[in-house]
Amino acid sequence: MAQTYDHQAVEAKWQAHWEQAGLFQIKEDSTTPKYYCLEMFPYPSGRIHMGHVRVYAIGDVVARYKTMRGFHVLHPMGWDAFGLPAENAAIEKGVHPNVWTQENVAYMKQQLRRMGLSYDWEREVNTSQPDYYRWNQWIFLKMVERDLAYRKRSAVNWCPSCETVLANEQVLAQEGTDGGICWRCESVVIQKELEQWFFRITQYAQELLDGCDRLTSWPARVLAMQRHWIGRSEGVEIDFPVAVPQADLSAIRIFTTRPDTIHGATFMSLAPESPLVEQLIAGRVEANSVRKFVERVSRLDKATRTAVDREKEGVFTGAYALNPFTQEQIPIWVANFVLYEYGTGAIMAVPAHDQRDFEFAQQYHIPIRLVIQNPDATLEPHALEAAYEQQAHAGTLVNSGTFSGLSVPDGKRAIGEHVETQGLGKRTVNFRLRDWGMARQRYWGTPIPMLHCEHCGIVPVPESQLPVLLPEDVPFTGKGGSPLKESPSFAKVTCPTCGGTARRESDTMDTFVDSSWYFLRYCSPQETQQPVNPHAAKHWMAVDQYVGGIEHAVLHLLYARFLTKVLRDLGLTTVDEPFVQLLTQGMVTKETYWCEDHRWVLPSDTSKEGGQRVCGQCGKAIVTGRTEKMSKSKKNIASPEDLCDRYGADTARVFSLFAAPPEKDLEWSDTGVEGCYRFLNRIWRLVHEQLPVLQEGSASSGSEQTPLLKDLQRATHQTIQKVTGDLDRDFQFNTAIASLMEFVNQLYKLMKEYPAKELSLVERAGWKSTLESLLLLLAPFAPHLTEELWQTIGHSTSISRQPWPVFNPELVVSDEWTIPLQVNGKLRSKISVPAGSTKDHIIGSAEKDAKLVECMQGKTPRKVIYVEQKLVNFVM
RNA sequence: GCGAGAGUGGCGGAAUGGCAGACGCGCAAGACUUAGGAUCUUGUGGGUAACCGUGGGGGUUCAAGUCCCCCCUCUCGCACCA
Repeated sequence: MAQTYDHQAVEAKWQAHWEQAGLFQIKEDSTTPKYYCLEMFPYPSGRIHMGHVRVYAIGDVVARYKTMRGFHVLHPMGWDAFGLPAENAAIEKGVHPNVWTQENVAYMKQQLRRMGLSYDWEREVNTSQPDYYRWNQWIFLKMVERDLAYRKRSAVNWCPSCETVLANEQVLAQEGTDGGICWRCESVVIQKELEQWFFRITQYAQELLDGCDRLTSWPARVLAMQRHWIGRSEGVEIDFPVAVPQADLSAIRIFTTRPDTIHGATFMSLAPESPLVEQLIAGRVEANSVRKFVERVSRLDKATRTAVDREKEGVFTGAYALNPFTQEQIPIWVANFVLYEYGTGAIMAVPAHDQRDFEFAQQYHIPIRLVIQNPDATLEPHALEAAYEQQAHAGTLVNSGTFSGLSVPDGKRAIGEHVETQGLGKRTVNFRLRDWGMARQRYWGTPIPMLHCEHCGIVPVPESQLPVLLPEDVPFTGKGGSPLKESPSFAKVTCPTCGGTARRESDTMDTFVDSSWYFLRYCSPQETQQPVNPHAAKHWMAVDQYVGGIEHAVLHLLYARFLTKVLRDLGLTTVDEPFVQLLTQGMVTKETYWCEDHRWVLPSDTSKEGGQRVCGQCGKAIVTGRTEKMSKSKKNIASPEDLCDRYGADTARVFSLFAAPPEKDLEWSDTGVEGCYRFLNRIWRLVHEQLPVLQEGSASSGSEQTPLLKDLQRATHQTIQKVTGDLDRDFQFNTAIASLMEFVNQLYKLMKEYPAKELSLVERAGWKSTLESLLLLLAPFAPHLTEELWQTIGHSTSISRQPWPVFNPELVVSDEWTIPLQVNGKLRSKISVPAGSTKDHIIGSAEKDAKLVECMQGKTPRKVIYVEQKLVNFVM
């Protein structure tokens, strides 16, 4: 018999077999419950990496497990195939993006096949193909009809390297750089004033926020990030009359969450971009200095300007407003920290109770007036060192006219009401969430189906003319904007309304649009009348388990929730939320090696000399660097292909599930992989060594019970209980596999203890059912090996279609209980008693235990604690 | 600063308030071998011991890694949002 199993031959055999049998093709079925298991689909970059191995291994175990538990499981796969790398490849290598993408898809598909994943490939989607992206266009037109897609001119994020606009969510904060950086290429993002297409996600802000409360099976931190990103705050908008009213400007509207502090508003601040600034300064002596300030501030990118530690700066406009509550004249300033996009772009400044206003007032010597007194420690109005911002404790309004004496919450309510009844403004809600700038000035994406007509303005492409295909005749130069502008066949069209000359919109859609509804397309991938067939969506939606990376906490996962609600309102689906349960898996990391002469080095370029790792080139000592996310530049990559060649897909799957709980980072370890390979080989040998035993068994030879049978049954049923529990409770794959390892270790012991020659027929049958259970429990994790061994022991149907084993609680318990004995909570001894012993019997036996007698030194315990089947504690 | 999470052997990691360290890696010894980096067996938190051990300090409890209070460190996310 071979020492190790031929994983290459076994895996290839079963992959071919499954495919031929169409084993994983799934149809709607009303006789069993449905389950929709989905992993985030990959971008076809060229090859799969260990992160893919991990996420798809997780999803596949879930899908296979649920299938064995009796669900009919939708488990599809596809390609997030639009995106910049394809266009960059075209510029660098002269390959058309479509060719490059399709080649990558073909290669990666073959790599995924090698992992033995149970996908229904009949449902494959590819977002870069017209049969998919035409529905992006269809959805866009519907959104235009409903005013959910619109154009506006505004300051937008611009990535100079990608040469395109980015949504706010796609600009990441970066330590060390002043500006935000592009989520894709990490270039510093700048601000540009442009007219752009937007999706009105803000219309759904409240619903997106409320939905978070119902997503109880999402990780708390993802929900926290979404809630924060949406950023709801309740407050009041109030008009502050301009002291000297102008024809076109009689009042300035502000937004505040602290109306209770309005009597302390001693000045106002406007955002530098606010058009009110020009109106206020026209003809004043201050005009020049204000314009200079505004120009200087707006030259800075937003991230720099709004860095929290940045000095508060401003300039006086020369104009005054009236505080509507005190009727005082207060100066109107322009301040660098006021954001034009948030609220009304203007604030009332209350230096005593807002730290920013406080710093600003100190710098420019503006009066600070205390209007909230701290009841616990009286504040001296002239000795404030910082703003008093506390709201939670019972602050009291002072210096606030008739409102003095109210608590902060009461003051908020009363002043809010007063504002409304007096017609000074209204109570309102503000969100931090901004509309989604979703146009990209690039080629490899969905063309936005709109036209610019000389006479009619912006005109939608009629639905009957969809899809608007991406033209082939475009040059990829890498210079000067979108290649679509350069395509003669694409740009010039006839206006469907007036028949005149029109220009096609040359922007394409953000690829996040593609991935915001692909999970719906999987329900009816062949549907030709609409993005998704509503009946199919009703059957399959929502996704019961979604698996993917945490990096999408506020990008993809927010956009997908938004678009699901839009499609719901279009009548295509009935669900409010697309993903019921979410698992965000951790990164795959690995040790790094650093040589002072050769920088980061590959592990294979090092050798070990007497316990010290040295550089293969220069022989100098290697410094073991941080364990980091696998990356080419750090040279700490492990290749899935090598892994499959050397150890097989089953080993890759088992290791990536065993080495860490799914949501935590997984540190790659070559020796750990070997450990998992050993484990699978032990199973292979176990089954083959017991094969002669299995062939002669007879289950029908009576109800005879032997010590071996009891041991086999107990081990089996305990393991079924443990593995099932671990999978049902939060997918604890690592402990599930650990208990399978324990099981195998026990079976090896029993195999040695009870030689094959001496086994009775019933015992042989016991071995058979034990090994069957082992294979069934392992099948979702190591599908190829278990399929092969399932056949070896005489089955002709696929193990992946067998029902999951059920444990019998009676067979889990053992004949004996081992009871730890404690004295004052410290372990002193252990005794064995027959299972089912009474409390009195156990305590009686414990009192006779030699070690315990010694510890008690003849004294009588004050108290004896007995925990059923668990322990006895003698309190002295 | 705000929010989320984490701190347990040499390492990855286990523990419904009830035997801390399951399982794996590594290491050590032995067996089988011409040989093994294959396989099998045994051992492996620290300490000679009494005992001590889950980031630190308090507390609740017969019993605390687990619950409560205070503090420290690290990771991630957001960051002048009025």
